[in-house]
Amino acid sequence: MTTADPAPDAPGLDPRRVLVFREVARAGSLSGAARTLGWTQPAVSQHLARLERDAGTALVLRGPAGVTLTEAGRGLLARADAVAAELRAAAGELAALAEARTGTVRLVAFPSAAATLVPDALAALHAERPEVRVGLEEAEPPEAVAQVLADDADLALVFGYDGPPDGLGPLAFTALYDEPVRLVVGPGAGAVRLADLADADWVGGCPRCRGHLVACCEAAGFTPRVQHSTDDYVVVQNLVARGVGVTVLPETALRAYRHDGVRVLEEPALGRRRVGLAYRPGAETVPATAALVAHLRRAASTI
Amino acid sequence: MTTADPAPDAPGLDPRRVLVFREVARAGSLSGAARTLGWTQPAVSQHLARLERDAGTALVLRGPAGVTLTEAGRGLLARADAVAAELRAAAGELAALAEARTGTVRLVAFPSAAATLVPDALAALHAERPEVRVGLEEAEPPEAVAQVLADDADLALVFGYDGPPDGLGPLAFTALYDEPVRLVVGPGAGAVRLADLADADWVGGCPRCRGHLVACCEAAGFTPRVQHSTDDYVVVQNLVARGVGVTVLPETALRAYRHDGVRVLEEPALGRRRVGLAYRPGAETVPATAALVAHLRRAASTI
DNA sequence: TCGACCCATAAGTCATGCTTGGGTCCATGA
DNA sequence: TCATGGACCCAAGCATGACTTATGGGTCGA
Repeated sequence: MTTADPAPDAPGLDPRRVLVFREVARAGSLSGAARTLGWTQPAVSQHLARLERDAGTALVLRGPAGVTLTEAGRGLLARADAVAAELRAAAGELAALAEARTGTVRLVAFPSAAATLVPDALAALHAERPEVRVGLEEAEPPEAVAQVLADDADLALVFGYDGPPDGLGPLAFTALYDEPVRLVVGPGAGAVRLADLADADWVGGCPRCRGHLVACCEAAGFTPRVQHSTDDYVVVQNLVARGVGVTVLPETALRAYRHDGVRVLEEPALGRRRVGLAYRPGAETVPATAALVAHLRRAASTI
Repeated sequence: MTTADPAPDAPGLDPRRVLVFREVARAGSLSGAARTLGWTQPAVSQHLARLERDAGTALVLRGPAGVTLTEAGRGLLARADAVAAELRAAAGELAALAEARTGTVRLVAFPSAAATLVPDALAALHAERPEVRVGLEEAEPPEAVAQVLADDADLALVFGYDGPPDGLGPLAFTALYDEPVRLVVGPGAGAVRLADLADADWVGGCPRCRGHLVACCEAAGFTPRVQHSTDDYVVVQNLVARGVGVTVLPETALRAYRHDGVRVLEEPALGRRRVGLAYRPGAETVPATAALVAHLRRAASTI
């Protein structure tokens, strides 16, 4: 239910004029207000005259030594002060955000990225800008992208195989790094090529990783038997080291943790994994977000 | 101690643009905001672009289906809503004052005027505009004028002899009525002219009334012996009726109360008393004040 | 592939807003 | 007493700013 405007033809008060009136009230004269505004006196006079015309009543009484407020003017001054306070507060908040002195970035990252890259970046960001807060959540790339699309997150740290992930929709993507995918086998295995592992048992990762594995194997002429699945690259290596199966892992996972009992083999047929950030176009210009992106990029370059 | 501006070159947010941004946020798109504002889409786009330039950060992220707010935009929206609420409230208050639906008039009146004129006017005003409040104080003309000059009152009901009162300074004066001053004597007196009362005892009124009496008597060739003084025209007539002395009273005082035991004589030498209103120039345009003035004038015309 | 919707940019025109240069009224001081 | 200065208003000129039209890019859905 919308309340009907009491005056349908009301032009609504021009907020700029209201602030000019506030200066007049504070200075006690039109000339004084003009001086503080850096204007000439007639300019203030015209603004005030039109404001009074819009208001329908006098706001000040002109005297030889300046002006005094009417009842309407006293009431409006209180409102004008509130308006000025809000604008001042808004300007302060915006300045803090613009300088990235403060702000909150909602980051969604895939689980294993949270292992090294994200902690490094967050630590550096916090050291540089202690007031910037980062909300971190873990989600696989498809869910992470969905969260950004739904405006539940600002930044998604995602990966794709041999290129950016798909399903980005209108989101922008910027790569952080690109890494090879390795073949990881047990100590007793003699095979060194993917095609030799048609009869092996496989340990898969997340659904998309498994999909990529299956695609690579089929390109090599067989369909892998995936017996176990886990995201955890420590668990995976323990399984492989004990001969339960073989697997594939990206380079960074192996650099974060390397089990002594596995062999890591180069296998170009497994392609490369591209890790990067997905975000709504323009979000990279938000200062706090830009700061986090910069630190993520720096952390990625040291991997 | 003034706090230094955090950004000395800050242009300060243009409040009009802030309200435009608010419409964008509420509509969810620039085009939608343009429609509700009755503008074209580029107009809104330019306003928002400049506001973002002034703010130093993006406020919305442009998407193919509209815009979504950034953190800065969400913060600014809250402030903008507060600004809009203040402006709306101010407009409502001003409208009520402009229509004289409400308002407060501070009236200072000389004591005997409060007897008939002021009550009549206040009753009529209250019947017509029950929300308009009148603060009534009693004071003799010089004090009443001083109160208006000091902005402690809006309207002074004052009188002067043979013209407006003096000491008005920059105040405006408008006459309400003009009345003769009568000679009031006891029942036994045979004299009918002022000059015959050189040896009588006199009852005086307020200081200025006494001054006028003395001036008239001196013009008639004698200095009156003023033995008693009271403002109250009932008391005065009682004193005169009992032969304590003679006095002068304005016509309205005699119409408000007439003691049977006094004789009232016309005496042109006593001049006339002019009753009117003193006010700061422009104050008569304030709607509530204008309404009171109109009712005072109407009440005066029926005297 | 087309059309509908979103947005940005460029250029033009018109209105607004500020300035300059008058003028009046009051107060103050020589 | 008159002159000065400070307050305000009014009228006119002019430049800035704001809104318009016109155009182009982009995404989504039919």
